[in-house]
Amino acid sequence: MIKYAKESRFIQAVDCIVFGFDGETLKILLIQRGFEPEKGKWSLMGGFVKAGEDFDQASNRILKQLTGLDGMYLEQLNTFSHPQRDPMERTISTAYFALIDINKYKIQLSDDYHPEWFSLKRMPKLIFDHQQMVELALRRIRYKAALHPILFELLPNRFTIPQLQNLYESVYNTTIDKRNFSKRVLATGLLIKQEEKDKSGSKRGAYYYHLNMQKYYAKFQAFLNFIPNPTNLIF
Amino acid sequence: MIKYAKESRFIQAVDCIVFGFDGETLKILLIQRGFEPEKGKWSLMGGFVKAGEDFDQASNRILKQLTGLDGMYLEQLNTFSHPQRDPMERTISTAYFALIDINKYKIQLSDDYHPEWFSLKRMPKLIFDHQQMVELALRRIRYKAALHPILFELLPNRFTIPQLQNLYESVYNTTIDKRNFSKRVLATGLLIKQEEKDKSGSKRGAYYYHLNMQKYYAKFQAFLNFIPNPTNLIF
DNA sequence: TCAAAAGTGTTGAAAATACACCCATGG
DNA sequence: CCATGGGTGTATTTTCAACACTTTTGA
Repeated sequence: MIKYAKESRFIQAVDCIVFGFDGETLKILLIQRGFEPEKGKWSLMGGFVKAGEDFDQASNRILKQLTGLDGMYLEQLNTFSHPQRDPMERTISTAYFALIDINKYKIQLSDDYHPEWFSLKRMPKLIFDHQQMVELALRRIRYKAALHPILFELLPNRFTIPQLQNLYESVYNTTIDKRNFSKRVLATGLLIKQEEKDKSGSKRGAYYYHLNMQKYYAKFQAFLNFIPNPTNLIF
Repeated sequence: MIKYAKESRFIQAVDCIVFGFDGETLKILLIQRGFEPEKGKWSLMGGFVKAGEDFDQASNRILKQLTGLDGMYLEQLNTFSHPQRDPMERTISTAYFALIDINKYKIQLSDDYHPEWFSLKRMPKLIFDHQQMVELALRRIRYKAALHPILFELLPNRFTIPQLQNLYESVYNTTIDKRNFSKRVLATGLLIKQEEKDKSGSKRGAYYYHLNMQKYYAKFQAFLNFIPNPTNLIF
């Protein structure tokens, strides 16, 4: 077979920013890199792309391997191509961000590299340009979540409105009036009220809701104003 | 130097969707591919990434080479990685979209491959997955332009409000009430009225405006509602 | 003088915001 | 019985959408 004989060839990696929410703050999952260079340093979840797979497959494979989870929300973010971003050998990295229900995640017994959740404010230094990737992912998630209901991906199947509000407040590092917030989210028609209450957060208890999946898919692409004054969001 | 000896290596291309506006419809610039496979078929402007350059440099280099233009608006769109997207040899392609003032573009005398502008409705079949790239670029440009003033990149330094409205109407394939449109754009404070009029479009003539560049940069990231009912836009 | 495009204001509806009180209950 | 967090309604402001007539001037 004839090939593009003269062209350069590059190693291709994918790196995933995995977000989770513990009820208090937004967190990301990091691992200690298992090989040189920078072995033992904190890193995003990543790996090399293999010959026969596309990048979506590669990122799913790597996430499955490192978190044990399948089918999470996963979206391509950006491709980072600085020639010296990896000092060992030029490596192109395509970053993805993932949103998971932190409760579904269990430490994989087989993991040698000790993945850990870090809240964004107390993150260790990351290798290479991974810090940049995290910052871009954060901006993207803020941008997108202001207009589309992606943050539900971070919550368990049933959740309360105060939990949801905590999530939005911690993603945008702001506070929202609870009356206006609940009006806003209920107006979308995306939520179905359950009979049961979550009594863990208060004596009175807060009603559980779950997503109306049909409306969720139908409305996903519509612009929803989830955030008051969505200004200064950077794409 | 030690390297990642066992990993696969891939050819990396960049492909650029170049948008222009001729006053009537939104157009994209295509070339006839100069080498096998698919030699002579219509293609996006693309090329292979070289060993020492990052992708922004590569796309700028390729656009300079094919259009003669420097410093145009250029934004990374997505990386396409299907293993068989190029039948010759697996090639990863990172797509960029570019917005240029169509008047600044002159056919490069040195071009062997006859770039041509095509309106979106009368586009030829494109090679590989380039059609998909164009569709994604269109969705992205619609999404972004609904919230940020990127479409000014498609206009000459001075332009009239009817021209601007035509541009928005053709990007969104819709019509907008001209009273509401001019209120909307003037309310941004982004436009400075000139004394002179453009008499080419009408007997009465329409005032020229130009961008207040300071406000343009300051407000670029703010959410501006340029489009009524920005619903069904897909990111 | 008239056809063709440019320019401009008002009004009603809808959406967003600000804001305060009562409820339920476990300790 | 009271402290804590949950739940709800209203009045005001702001924004958006609908809509029609006058101006200019080259042909």
